[in-house]
Amino acid sequence: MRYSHQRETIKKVVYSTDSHPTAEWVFRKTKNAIPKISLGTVYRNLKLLTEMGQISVINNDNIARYDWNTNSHNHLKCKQCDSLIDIQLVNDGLISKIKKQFKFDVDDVEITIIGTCSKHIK
Amino acid sequence: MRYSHQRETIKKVVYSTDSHPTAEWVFRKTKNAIPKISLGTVYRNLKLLTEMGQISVINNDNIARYDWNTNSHNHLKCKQCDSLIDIQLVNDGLISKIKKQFKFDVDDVEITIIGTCSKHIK
DNA sequence: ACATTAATTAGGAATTATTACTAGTTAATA
DNA sequence: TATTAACTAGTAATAATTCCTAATTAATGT
Repeated sequence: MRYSHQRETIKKVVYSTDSHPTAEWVFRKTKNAIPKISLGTVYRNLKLLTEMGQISVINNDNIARYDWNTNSHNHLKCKQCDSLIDIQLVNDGLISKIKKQFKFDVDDVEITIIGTCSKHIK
Repeated sequence: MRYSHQRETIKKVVYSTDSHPTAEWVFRKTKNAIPKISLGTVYRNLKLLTEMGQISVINNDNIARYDWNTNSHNHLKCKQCDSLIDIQLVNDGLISKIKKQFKFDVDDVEITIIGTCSKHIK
């Protein structure tokens, strides 16, 4: 894998936020540094960075969102403001329980809690 | 809401399988009964049936899959054969724990366990 | 430093899943 | 049975993403 200025910049943009940005958002931000960058380049590099394990992707409701946090973790998703908040729910106990109970070899546990975040509860 | 032969047939098709079919699959199956049905009709009615709570939709990796089971439940997703298997993991304890711990008003808990199902483990 | 070359890019076309539009059809009702 | 509002088929449009290609660029050897 050859060095590329575009890819490094895209990676920095993803690492710059906790907001779990979309490809479109990363594209707009990266444009500030590299005005001529194309959307295809952003998509290709987000995919490459994901494959290299340098970022992760959350594929929830038909739109990919990217995350610098590659440790397995879970999300609270607020219906009101569409924000994603990182949480940690899964432990080894759950995984080994699933392995035993369903004879299923677990790679990852994706949990998204959908509801209303504290901002909107009075 | 007026009766429609198309909608009833689509509903029966979804209820006929545990395979969590895609819109495309439902379209092909429904065509056997109603050859002139259009894909748009299938999409519109799958959406209506979902809104009426008669079926549910699983929005995992950028392709919607439908389910006659409208009770809250979770899935094992096999990487090898792309099958989805229903399981029950969430209990009221988890939901109230999340409510307290994160001050988050929970509507639904989406859990997908990704891995390899028993068919492929020797 | 310069030439070579294979990876990478920009820009646009193509693809895929899904939704929107419209003229014609049909279920419900009076 | 006539009326009418909901529904459908067929097609166009949209949105997210991937693919394609000629031009550019990072790495390597000379």
